[in-house]
Amino acid sequence: MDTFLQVFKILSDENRLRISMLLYERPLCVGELREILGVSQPTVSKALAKLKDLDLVYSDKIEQFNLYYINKDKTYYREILDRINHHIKDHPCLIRDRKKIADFHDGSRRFCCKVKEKELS
Amino acid sequence: MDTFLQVFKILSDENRLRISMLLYERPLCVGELREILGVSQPTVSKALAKLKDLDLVYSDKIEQFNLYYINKDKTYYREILDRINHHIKDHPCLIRDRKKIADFHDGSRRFCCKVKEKELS
DNA sequence: TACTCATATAAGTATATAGGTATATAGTCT
DNA sequence: AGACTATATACCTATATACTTATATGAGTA
Repeated sequence: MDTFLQVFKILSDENRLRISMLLYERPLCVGELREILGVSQPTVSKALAKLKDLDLVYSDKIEQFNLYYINKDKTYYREILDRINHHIKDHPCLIRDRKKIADFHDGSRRFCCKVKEKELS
Repeated sequence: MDTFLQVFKILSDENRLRISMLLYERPLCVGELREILGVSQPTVSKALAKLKDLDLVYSDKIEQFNLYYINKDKTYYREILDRINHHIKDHPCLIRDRKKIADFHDGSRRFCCKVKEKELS
């Protein structure tokens, strides 16, 4: 039962839920998540660390970036994200987050963190 | 999005998750839930109060008992409980809880709280 | 070597939450 | 009225959690 409890606890935090749904769409690096969520970098890192602790996401260093991926093998987690995705239209905030991904990604360069610390007020 | 966050927060507590799954099976009163979960009466009452606050359950006074029911109209909640139910075999604790319902219910008397405070150590 | 970037982590603080004990309420029975 | 039952709630305490700021790490670069 702990499995469910842990997944629910993870997803009961707004940042972790939004990150989960973003990674459900595609892999992203810390800086991109920070920009999309509009929160501090440590907040993103800690959210990711908790997700990683439970093995719900994994990361891979690409160039200078830590790219994070959803672990699709985690059945309960994936099923719940599927459910949310199914209702995504009811949740404008999640839709907006997804739209922001496009600001970072174009066809040629699939991932990269273009946002410098100073450019964020 | 708050909808999901609230449901996840509710379900990230063991007592509330077990209560949810028990009520998913059938209506139960506070004393029965207390006996099945093996926790104090205020703990059950408070868990139920939170579920009720979010309108995930409702209650009805039958004789001297407050019988609690799942609110099946709450789509997200019900869908998630459906998912858990689908995986119930992986969660012996929830199976055990369900078995205990039988100790309280027989064909003739569908609900009643037979457990007195003193009979619990 | 010094600097910058991307990220992680530590320390401190403030808030949220859960559980316990005691009490309140409301109904029933004697 | 007094006692008992079922349940709710208030209050207290301990623990968990999140956020902020500061610092650490590690890779790449001037």
